[in-house]
Amino acid sequence: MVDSKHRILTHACDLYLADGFDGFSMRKLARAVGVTAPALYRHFESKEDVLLEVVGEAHDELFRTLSHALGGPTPEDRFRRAGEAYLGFALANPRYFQMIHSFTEFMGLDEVPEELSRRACSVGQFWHDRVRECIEAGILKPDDPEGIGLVLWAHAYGLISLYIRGLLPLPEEAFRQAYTDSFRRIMAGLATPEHAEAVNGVHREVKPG
Amino acid sequence: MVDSKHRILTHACDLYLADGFDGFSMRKLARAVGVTAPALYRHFESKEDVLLEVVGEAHDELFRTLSHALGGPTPEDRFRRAGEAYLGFALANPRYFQMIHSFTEFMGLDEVPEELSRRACSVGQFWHDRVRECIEAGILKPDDPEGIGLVLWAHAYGLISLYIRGLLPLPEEAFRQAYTDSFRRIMAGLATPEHAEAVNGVHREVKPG
DNA sequence: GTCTATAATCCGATAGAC
DNA sequence: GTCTATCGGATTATAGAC
Repeated sequence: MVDSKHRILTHACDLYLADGFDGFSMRKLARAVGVTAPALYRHFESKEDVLLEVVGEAHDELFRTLSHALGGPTPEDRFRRAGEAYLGFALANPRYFQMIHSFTEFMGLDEVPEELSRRACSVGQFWHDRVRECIEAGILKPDDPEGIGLVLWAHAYGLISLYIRGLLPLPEEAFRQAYTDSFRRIMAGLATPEHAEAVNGVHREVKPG
Repeated sequence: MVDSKHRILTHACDLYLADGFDGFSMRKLARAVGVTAPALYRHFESKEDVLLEVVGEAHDELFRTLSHALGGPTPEDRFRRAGEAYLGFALANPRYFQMIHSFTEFMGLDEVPEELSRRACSVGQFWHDRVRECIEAGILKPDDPEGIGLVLWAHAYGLISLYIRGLLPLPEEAFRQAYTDSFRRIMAGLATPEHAEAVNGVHREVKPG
């Protein structure tokens, strides 16, 4: 019976990834699983309940991707890889990326369920950890790790969101470049002088006003 | 007849702002207007059509708010006011803010309608203008205005979005402070040395690792 | 107990009378 | 321009089959 639930959830993730939020229905899900729609309500309280578990799967996938960044040899390397992993996850799984950050809007929730609130906080914590060890290694200026982590998270999330939603009229390769450039511009103010110089040394030609 | 359409649109905005996307239905709208549902289809092709015009109203309201920032006396002042106006709009009209940036997800559109794409670009353009005049005034480093504008827009949008969606467990006053702090941290890397020093001079006490 | 089907209710959208 | 009537599809409570 717990097996049935898992099988349904697998199909639910596939359906959401294929058809998106507005294309997701319990009837379609039932057809995919091979049962009638009401049967699903034996395993899940509601459509919302199913989607909330899909959000959980999305989070799991994100953390799987982020965890690869921890294989880097140095704090700076892990930091850089984390940024790349976040972008890579978003471009590889745009629907999961959207679901993770905007399920409250999608399903009209007034407040975030505790389970998912904790998961969201752990994305923030992951960044705080990367920041903290870069501060300790003298790569980032000594500042509040939570504040720095929030700047970086907000920027990366915002930029990727604008792109995924089609609000930045750029092809993917140009967007990857814009992401890198934008990240570098933020780092110019966060890194220690010696690292900031290295960062600024590679920034591209500009029109001098 | 154009008057009827306007009256329906007014009720549509109220209904969306009150009940959100998932609480918005043509039948509810018809009840609010005082007609039956099919009558609405004389004035709007579909529910999607109605909501697209609501997005237009949201954009109008955003630009009305942003335009107040242009009353500042100096480029720096207009720049600062623009940031505050964007935050103020989002906190005063969170549903409009969400609608403006994520209507594609809401209504399952594959691409952004041209009319709204142009409006989104003009938000970007507004920031580019603020950045350009600050560069010319020697407040921001001479860099690509579009690139700088994108960093600022992405960061502000991302941070506000995370908050509105309940992913940052902070009360509003604490969030306003976090927004200001985060903005200042970004500016540290974008402003010219003299202005950056002024900026860094006010940053709060930190634990030195 | 575990699963399924029927049916009530709501939604978006259309057809056709007035 | 608006109504009545109606279709197809959605969620979900209830009652019945294994």
